[in-house]
This record gives sequence, C-alpha cells and structure tokens, in this order.
Amino acid sequence: MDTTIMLTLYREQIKSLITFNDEEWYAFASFLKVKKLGKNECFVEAGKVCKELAFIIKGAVRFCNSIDGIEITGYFCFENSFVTSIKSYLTGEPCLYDIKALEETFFVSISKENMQAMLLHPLLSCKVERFGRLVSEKFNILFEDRLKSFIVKTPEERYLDLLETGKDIVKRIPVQYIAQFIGITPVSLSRIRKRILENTPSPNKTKF
Amino acid sequence: MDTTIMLTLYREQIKSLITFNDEEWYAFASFLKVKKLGKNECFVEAGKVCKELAFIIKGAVRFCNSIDGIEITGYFCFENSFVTSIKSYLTGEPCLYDIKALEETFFVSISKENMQAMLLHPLLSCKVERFGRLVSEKFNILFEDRLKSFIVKTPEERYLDLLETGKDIVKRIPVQYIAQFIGITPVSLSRIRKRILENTPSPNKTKF
DNA sequence: TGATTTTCTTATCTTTTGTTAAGAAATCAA
DNA sequence: TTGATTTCTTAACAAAAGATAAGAAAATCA
Repeated sequence: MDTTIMLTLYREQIKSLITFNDEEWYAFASFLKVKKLGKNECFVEAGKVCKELAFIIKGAVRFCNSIDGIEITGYFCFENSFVTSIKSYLTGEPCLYDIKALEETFFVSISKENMQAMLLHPLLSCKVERFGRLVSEKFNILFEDRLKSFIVKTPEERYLDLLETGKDIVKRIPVQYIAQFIGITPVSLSRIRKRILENTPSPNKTKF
Repeated sequence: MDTTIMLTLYREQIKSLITFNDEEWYAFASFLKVKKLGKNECFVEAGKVCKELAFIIKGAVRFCNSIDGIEITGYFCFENSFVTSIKSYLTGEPCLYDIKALEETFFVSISKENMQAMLLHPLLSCKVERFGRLVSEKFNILFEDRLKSFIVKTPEERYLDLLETGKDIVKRIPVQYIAQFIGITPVSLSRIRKRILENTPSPNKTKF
C-alpha cells in the first residue's frame, strides 16, 4: 500500500480527534512513519519498551504473552483503531506481551520521541496535547467496556459479542487465540461452540 | 475536614501531573469543588451522566450496579486516587453503575463544565490539556493492570493481590463486595478464604 | 497430489464455581 | 441488652471449566 494513500487515510480517520490546516498537517506528517508487518511479525516484543503509538490502516493484531510456556492472547485490535502497549508506552516500562500481526498489517505510527518533539513544537503543541488526551480517552473507553465484559458476562456471552462485531477477520482468527481472548481454554471454547450450534439448529433441520 | 486543607493536599498530590505558580493555582483552584459523602451515599447514580472528575482525599468508593436485582461491584477506588465514571464523563452517556462511598469520603472535584472552561482559559489551557491527558493515562494504566488480572489470574490470586495492597480499609469492606470485585460469588470467596486459612496455619498451631 | 504438521474437537476425569438453602456470626437499632 | 436484620459461612448438588490425551479436520508445504 502506498505511503501517501496511508497518510491520507490516517488524516481522514483521525479527524474527529485532531484537524489541521495544510501547514500544520505538513509539520505533523513529518513526524509520522508508515509500517508494514507480515503475518506473525511483532509490532513490539515482550520485555522491550513499546515506543510507538500506531494506527491500523488495514489488518489486525493480537496481544499475546507466553507465561511458563503457555500463550495468552489478551486483546485484538482491528483496522481503524489505535494500537500500542499503553502502559509500556506511557511509563517506559518493558512491555509484558508481544503484539503480533494476525495477517499482513499496515500501520501509521508515531514514535514516543516524535510525540514528545511535537509536544514542544510551537505549531503543534496544543493540538497534539489534545490529540494525546483524546487517544488516551479512547483507550479508557475500550478498557472499561472490556473490563465490564469480564465482570458481568460469561465466556459464552463474550464469544457471542465477538461474533456480533461482524468483522470477517474474526472468522479467520484461530480458535485458540479467540479462546485466550475470552479468557478460557480452547477446549472450553470448543464446548461452547458446540453448545451454541446445538441450541440454534438450522431452519431446515427439525430438532427431536 | 477543612476546605483549605483539602485543597492543599490536592495540590500536593497532583504535583506530578500539574504544577502551578501562585497565580495559576489561584485560577485553577477557583474551578475546584470540595465534596463530602457519608457512607453509602452516591457520587454518581446509574442512569445519570457523570459530570465530575474527582480525587479522593480520604475514604473509598465502590462501583456497583444492580442488574436484574443482582448487585455487581466492578471496582474500588481508595484515597489519593482519581475517581469518575470515565466513559460517562468522557462521552456524556449515562453512567451504567452507581459510585458509592464505602465510608465517609472526602473529594476534590472538577466538573466537566469547569474542565472545559479551563481548557479555554488563557492562563490554564495548555497545562490543563496536559493534566487531562495524564489523568486519562493513569486510568489506562489501572485498567490495563486490572484487565490483565482477569485474563491471567485466578479469583484466588486476585483476592490475594487485593490483600497485598495492605490498605486496612480492605479489611473493612464487606466480603460480598470483594467477591463481586474479584468476579465471583460471595459463597465462592468464602471457600477460597477457607482454603487459604487451611493452607497457612498460624505458627502456633500444628496441623495433623 | 500426498505427507507432515498444526489446529480443532471430543472424551474422561478433576477441580472450581454457581445455586440454593440453612444456620452461625456480626451488626444495628430500639 | 435484646431482638431484628444483615452478612458470612457451610453444605449439597448442578453446571461449567481446566487438564490431559487421543483422534479428526484443516492447513501447509514439498
């Protein structure tokens, strides 16, 4: 995908958070970087500091971690959303998980260094402060929703919620990753899927 | 507790997020409000929009919700931390839960209206943008930690984590609220507590 | 294509949690 | 203090999830 197209898409997608006149956009864009990852390549690796706040133009990633050899998927991010290891990015602590592309994925990214430079840039400073705040707030809203799903919903409900996002990439995500995302084992998700199928027979099939 | 003392404590507590010269502080403080709630009084009620970003000077609150008559505690906030229904505060949507004082609690609060006024205030605008961003980032870090605890930890581990915060108010929080916070039933927490006691006999007691 | 590897499902058994109900303990108010 | 109410614990059973292993299905690759 062409760099210019990606930047244009990015400008369009973020305009609810920050808008520019041409001079500002030119300055802002000079701090941006486009990035492409192949399937299973890492956006960041566990143990390293995440120094990028990126936006997915196309593709998807999963957050995953190997603890004692067991892999955990904590989260997915799909296209048109921001992605970073937020705590690591903010605090400079090492990231606790990998962020890996689920398929070929295109990003527009701001390094922490460039973010800080922009916060000192006379033309951009205030707008970027605001942008940073709004992005951070977006993460808060996502987190609150996801946390609520863990507190008030069952694994089965979380699975149905994920299906209802309607994103067709969900159908292509390996079941084991989905299970980890929901917070259960793949075996358990298999049982849930079976249970759902049994309770929603196809219209042509009578149940005895 | 005296208003002046509370504001002074507040200024001290938030100085890692925002600092002021005296003129700025005088302007900033004029937008602040102090607030006291008795036990079980609501900071916000479910169904209403949360219009306050508060800071707990002393006391604690719990986030709770009655769904189909069943009460859920989603979160606790203790002294020296910010409290708000972040999604409601940010989006203006109705809050999905009550935030109730667990005991007599003292707050320093900024209304959304005043926050927005400060964001337009020539003396405060940029600093408050930054403050807003940093507070939002603080919430992100808390959320990430809490979410991780749901994904990688068992209810028993979450309970032990809570005990290890060492806050003595934890000992005074009704067990049922703690159970809800952990994401299990009070019955289940009772069993966990028993299990823990059995596995850590007091030094004076021999186990047969 | 066919062989190999990976992923997914199923089965069995164990552990944990939920549900309901009953009794003990603690709290609160008169 | 006493009685009433609420909260906490325990028990019994049902439902769900974890662990392990084995087989089926799908994907990968030569």
